[in-house]
Amino acid sequence: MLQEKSPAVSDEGFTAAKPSQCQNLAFDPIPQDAATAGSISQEDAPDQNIQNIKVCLHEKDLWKRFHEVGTEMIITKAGRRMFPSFKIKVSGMNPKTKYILLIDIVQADEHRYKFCDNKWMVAGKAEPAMPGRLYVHPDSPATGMHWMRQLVSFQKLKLTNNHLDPFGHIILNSMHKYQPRLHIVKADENNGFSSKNTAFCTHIFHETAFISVTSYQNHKITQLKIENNPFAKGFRGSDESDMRLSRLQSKDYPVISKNIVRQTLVSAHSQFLGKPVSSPQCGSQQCDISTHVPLGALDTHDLPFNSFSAPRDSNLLYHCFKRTDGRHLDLTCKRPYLETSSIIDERYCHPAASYEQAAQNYPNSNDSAGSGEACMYTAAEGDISGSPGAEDHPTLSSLNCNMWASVSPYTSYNVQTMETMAYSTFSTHFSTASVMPRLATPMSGSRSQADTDGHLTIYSPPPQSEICQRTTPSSSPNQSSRNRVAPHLLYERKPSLSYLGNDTNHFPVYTQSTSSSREWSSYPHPRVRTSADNWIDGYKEDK
DNA sequence: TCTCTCACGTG
DNA sequence: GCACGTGAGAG
Repeated sequence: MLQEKSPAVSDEGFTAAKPSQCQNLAFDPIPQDAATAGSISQEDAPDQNIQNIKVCLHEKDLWKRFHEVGTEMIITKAGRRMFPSFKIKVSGMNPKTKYILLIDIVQADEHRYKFCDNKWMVAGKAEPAMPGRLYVHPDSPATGMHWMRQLVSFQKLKLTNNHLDPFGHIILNSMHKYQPRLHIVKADENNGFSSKNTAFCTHIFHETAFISVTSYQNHKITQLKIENNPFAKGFRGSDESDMRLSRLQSKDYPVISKNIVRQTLVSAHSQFLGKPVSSPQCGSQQCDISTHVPLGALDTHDLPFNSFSAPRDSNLLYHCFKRTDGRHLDLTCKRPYLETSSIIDERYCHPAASYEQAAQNYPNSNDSAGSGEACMYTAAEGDISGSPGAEDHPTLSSLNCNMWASVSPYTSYNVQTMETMAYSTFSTHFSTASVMPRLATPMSGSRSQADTDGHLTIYSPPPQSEICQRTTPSSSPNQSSRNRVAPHLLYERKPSLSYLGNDTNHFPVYTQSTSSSREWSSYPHPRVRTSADNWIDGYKEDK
């Protein structure tokens, strides 16, 4: 279902393939017209190719406010929803074509972090990536018309730190930085995305990057969550009779006026930024496209700093929490994250890494699928399709949306091992190879576009056959309903230490080759610097 | 740093 | 009334 009606979301989004932006990129290994070259069916007019799909992040303003502070997401054993939740407005789809929308969350870098001295600092090397899981939107597959009709919400996506999570939640490591990615995949004739030449594109919104935590480290994040998350309303102060206020007062905790706190924060930020604090452009629940800055000027110094810029509710009180670790004591911002200079480029690399296949011993259960919970698949070693037991477990190549809902979670699929297969971060979930081998296998090349707002789009130029692909009779609404994928459908890939790293100037992309061999090449990738890159004071600098 | 329980709120 | 989501805070 498409949750929550969009309150007049602007149609202006971020284009996946704006030629003008394309030309701005430092690289372009693929001919400009590669994606649209060749014959194009009437169903897939040029402006309806997958690379022309526009995706607009909903509540971008809210995301930015978190981002500027340094977004933290709680992860729990039982699974915790993200807030802000990932919601998008899509346009540019072919109304009749079926698409699958899914999210994966990849490590943003190879670091482990700690919150020290009121700022995030690198604390060492990252743990091996958790078993990669995908969150497929429960409406998938659905027609472009369906997706474009209203907001697409991924709010039920849950994050967990339980390596043996049986619910299909996305598994993350605490104190690591992650980047959610949206993937839009054209469903094939079987409502899956495993067939040859499946077209897809990936959208990355840098403001959705976050550091996973088991408890909030930055009090500013806590306050932002309390102020904006309806479920946390119980923690909003209202008046002197506030229960928590009383509780705190009874414990001799100081109570500080929210306005005072805000003034302090604004003052601190203004001071460090050396520029006036501007009010938010609007209390926008809509797509925020007002912050475009020239490519190459994405340094956070140039981004509007609008968090804490204006009291939203002057009646509220901030509580000054007494914490033994001191995390909540310092209400002023000693040094704004925006000021920091560490740069984490959106250059993808993927060091070959093995990891413990923690999910090997998952209990076999149908509960998830049966109850509408997430469904996931574990990758195992072996051949993709010719394995014993293939009759029990549908082969990956035949895996499609029709089956997702009925396949038991933790079914062990035989896939090509990651150790023998290089793949890009971008294709982790695809390479997630385990479930979308065709997408991970050689394509005619992937391209990426970074718009002026740090929204990165990666897409696969659809091969000729894909461009000419036609929707089949099975794409009728009825069929679509019948083939509905299980809610929270998830896949699990054989994990790897994949991250949006900063160690290389190259962007691994699959190149065309034979259908059986996999290889990737590196291409220079534009440096895209966003405010998130500045959360962390340079490790080296602080050392 | 994490887990668990709690009170409070949403829907 | 109930299931569920939230951050707080003790341990």
